[in-house]
Amino acid sequence: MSPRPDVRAQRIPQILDAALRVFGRSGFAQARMEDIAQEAGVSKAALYLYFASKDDVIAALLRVYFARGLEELAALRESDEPVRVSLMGWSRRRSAELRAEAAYLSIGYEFFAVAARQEAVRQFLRDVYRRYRAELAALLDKGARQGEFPALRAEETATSMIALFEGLAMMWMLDPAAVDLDRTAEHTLSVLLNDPGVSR
Amino acid sequence: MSPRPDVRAQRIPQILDAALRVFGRSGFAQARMEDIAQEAGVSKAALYLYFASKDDVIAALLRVYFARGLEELAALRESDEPVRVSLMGWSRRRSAELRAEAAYLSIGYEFFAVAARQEAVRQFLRDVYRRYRAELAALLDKGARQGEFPALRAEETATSMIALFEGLAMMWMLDPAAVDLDRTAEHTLSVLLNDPGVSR
Amino acid sequence: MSPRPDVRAQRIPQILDAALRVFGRSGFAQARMEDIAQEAGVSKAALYLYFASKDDVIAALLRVYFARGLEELAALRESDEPVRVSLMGWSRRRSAELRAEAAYLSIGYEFFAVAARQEAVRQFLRDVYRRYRAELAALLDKGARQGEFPALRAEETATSMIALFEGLAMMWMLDPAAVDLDRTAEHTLSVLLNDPGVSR
Amino acid sequence: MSPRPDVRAQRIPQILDAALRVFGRSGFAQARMEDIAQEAGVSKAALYLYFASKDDVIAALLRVYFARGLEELAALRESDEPVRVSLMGWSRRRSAELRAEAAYLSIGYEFFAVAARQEAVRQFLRDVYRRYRAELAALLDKGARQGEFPALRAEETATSMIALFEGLAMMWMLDPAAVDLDRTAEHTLSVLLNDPGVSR
DNA sequence: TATGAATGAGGGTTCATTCAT
DNA sequence: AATGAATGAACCCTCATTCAT
Repeated sequence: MSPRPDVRAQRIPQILDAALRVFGRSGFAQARMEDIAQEAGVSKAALYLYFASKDDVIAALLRVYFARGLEELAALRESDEPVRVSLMGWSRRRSAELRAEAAYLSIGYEFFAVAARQEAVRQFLRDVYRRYRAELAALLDKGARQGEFPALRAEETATSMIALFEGLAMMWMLDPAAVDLDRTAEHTLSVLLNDPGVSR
Repeated sequence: MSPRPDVRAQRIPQILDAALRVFGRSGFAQARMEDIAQEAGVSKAALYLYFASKDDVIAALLRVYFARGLEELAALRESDEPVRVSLMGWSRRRSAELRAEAAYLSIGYEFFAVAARQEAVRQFLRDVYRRYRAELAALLDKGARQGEFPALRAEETATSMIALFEGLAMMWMLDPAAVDLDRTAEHTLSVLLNDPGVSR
Repeated sequence: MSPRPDVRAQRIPQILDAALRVFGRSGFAQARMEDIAQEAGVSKAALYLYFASKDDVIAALLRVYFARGLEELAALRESDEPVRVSLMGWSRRRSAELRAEAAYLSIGYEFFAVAARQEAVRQFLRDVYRRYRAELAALLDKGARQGEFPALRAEETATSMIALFEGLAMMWMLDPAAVDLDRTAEHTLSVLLNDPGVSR
Repeated sequence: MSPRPDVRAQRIPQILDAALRVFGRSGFAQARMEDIAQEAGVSKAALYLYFASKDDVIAALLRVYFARGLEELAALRESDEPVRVSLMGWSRRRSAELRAEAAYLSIGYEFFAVAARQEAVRQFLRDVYRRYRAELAALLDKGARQGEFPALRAEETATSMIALFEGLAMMWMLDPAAVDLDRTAEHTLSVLLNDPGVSR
C-alpha cells in the first residue's frame, strides 16, 4: 500500500550479495567498503544506512553463508527413498554446489579462521554444525532402523561424514585435478555405512 | 652489508615464532608489524632486515607452518610395526599436536583462505598435500601387501583419510566438548581400513 | 510552494529551541542536524524547509541568543525608582537568569569564539554591546543628574559594568561554589557607583 | 651524549605552536590535522607520534594556553614597589599581551565553551583561576597591610578584578575602537582599590 | 646490526545536504 | 508540508615501509 516499496528488504540482500562477491575476490581485509558499494551499485554511504560497520556486514554474511544446506538435509528425513539413496543424492548435490560456488570458498575459510580466534563466531558455527550433525544422525538412525545398513554410532558417524565432506572440499579446492569429489565422497560414504565392525 | 649468517639464523626463527603467536592471536590482517616486532623483542625496522615485507613474513611462515608431519609419515614406511599400528599412533600424535597448537589453528584457515584466492599459495599447498597423500598411499600399499587389510584404492583412501583428519580438526576446533578427536579419528580410520567392499 | 506563514511561525521557534538545547549539550560542531531534528520532533529534511543550512540555524540562533536583556534595560530608564535600585534589581535578575540558563552558557562562548574569527559575527555582537552600553550609560547619566551618585564617565563605567558582569558569569560558570554571583556583582556595582575619585 | 638531540622535546612545542596558529585561524572543529601538520612543517602522521588524537592536541594546548601570566603575578608579591604600582604595570602588560595575541583570542573562548560542557575541562580552568585569584588576593592583602589602600575583602575584590579583565578583553575584542583597554582597566582598578565603603 | 623518527597512501566512517515521492 | 533514502565530500587515524644515524 505504501507508495515506496520496502527498500530495506531489497537493499540488504543486494548488499550482502555484493559483499559475497567482493569478499570472495579480495578477502575480508583487502576488500574495501567502496568496492562493496560499487559492486552493489550504491554509494559507500548507503552501506552505512543498512550496516553499522564493515564488521557488521561480515557478521551478517556469516549468518547467510552457513544457512544453506540444512533445510535440505532435514527434508530428506521425510523422504520415502532409501536413506542410502538420499545420502548419495545429497552428496552429489553438495559437490555440485561446491563447484558452482567455488569462488566464495575462501570466505568460508576466513570464517573458520575468525571462529578460531573469536568465541562469539565460534559459538555460532558450533551451533550450525551441531544442528547439522543432529540432522544427519537422525537420518542415519532412520536408515539403520529400516535395516538398510548395520546399526552404527550415529552421532560419531555423522561427525565423520561432515568432517569428510569439509576436508574433501579443502582437498578439492587445492587440487581439483587430483581429487574426484563425487567419486571419493560417495565411495567413502558407502564404506562408512557398511562398516560391520562398528556394531561390535 | 647484510647480517652475518649466525645472526640471521638466530633472528629469522625468532621473528617467525613471534609472528606465529601474533598471527594466531590477531590474524594476518589485524596483526601489525609493530606487534610482531614487540613479540620478537626487536625493533620494527629490524624486521625489515630479515624480511622484505609483511607478505614476506607470511610467505615464510607458510613454508614453516605446513612442513611438519611429513617426515614423520615418511619414517613410518621404514618401521617394522604393522601399518595399522603405525597409523593409529600417527593419528594419536596428530591429535595431540592439534590440541597443543590450538592457538595457531586460525593461521591454517587463513592460509586456506588465501590459497583459495591466490594461485601461488594454492600451488604450494597443493604440493604439500600431494606429497602427503603419496606418502600415506605408499604406507597403505605396504599394509595391503603385508596382508594386514584387504587391497584398497590407496590414493583415494589416502585422500579420504587426510580429508577426514582436516575435517575433524575443524569440527573439534568449533566444538571440542562434542567431538572426541582420538576416538572418532581412530574409529573412522579403522573402518576405512577394513572395508571389504573396497576390494571389489 | 513555501510553508504557510502560520506553520513557519510555529516551526521556526520550535527548531531554534531544539537547536538551543542540542548546541548547549554538544556544541556547534558536534551537534548534528539529525540531533536537532530529533529534538525538534521533525525530520532532518524538514529543517531545510526552514533553514538553508546548519550555519543558517546558528546565525538565526545568534540573533535570538543575544536579544534578551536589552529591552529590560531600556525600560529602566522610564522607571521612577532610584537608578541605584534599578541597577541592583537588574543585576539580581541577570544573575537569576544566568543560573536558570546555565545549560546554554557554552553557546555564548562559542559565539564569542566565532566572533573573534569572523568579522560579520563580530560586527553583530559589536552592535549588540554598543546598544547595551549606550542604554546603560544613559541610565547612569540619569542617576548622576538625579544626584544619586557623583558624576562619572558614564560610557566608561558602563563598559566596566558590562565587562564585570560578563567576567563574573565566566568565573561563576567555572566555580559556582567559590563565586557568589549576587554578592560580588552588587558589591562591585556599588563601588563603581560611589567612586569619588571618578568625579575628578 | 646521545647523537640525536631529544627530538621529542623539540617537536611538541613546535606542534603546539602550529596548533595555536591554526586553531586561532579556523577554530577547533574546522581545523584539520593536515593543516596543523603543514603549519608545523611535519607530516600528518608525525603528529600522531606525539599526540594520540586531535583532542589530545587540544588538551595539551589547554594546559599551555592558560599557564601564562600566573608566574608574573606571583613575582609581584616579592617586589618592593607599591602594590598599586605593581598592579598598574601588570594591567598594562596584560593589555599589551592581549593586543599582541589577539589572533589567538578565539581559542580562549572555545575553551570556555568546552569548559561549560565538560566537567574535566571546567575543573582544570577552575583550578587555574583559583590560583589566579589567590595570588591576586595575596597581593591585595599586602597592599592593604602596607597602608596603600583601605582594607578590603581581598578574595572578592580579586574575583572582581579578574572578571573585569576577562570581560574587558571580550569587549575590546568586539569593539577595539570603542574600548580603551588600558584606560578603562586602570581606571576601574583604581576605583576598586580606593573604595572606602568596602571597609565598612 | 640496529633503531627511533618520519611519512605516503589509504580506508572506514560521518554528516550536511539533496531528491523523489 | 513532509520525509525516508541516498550521496559526495571530508577527515581522522592507521600502518607498512623507509631513512638517518
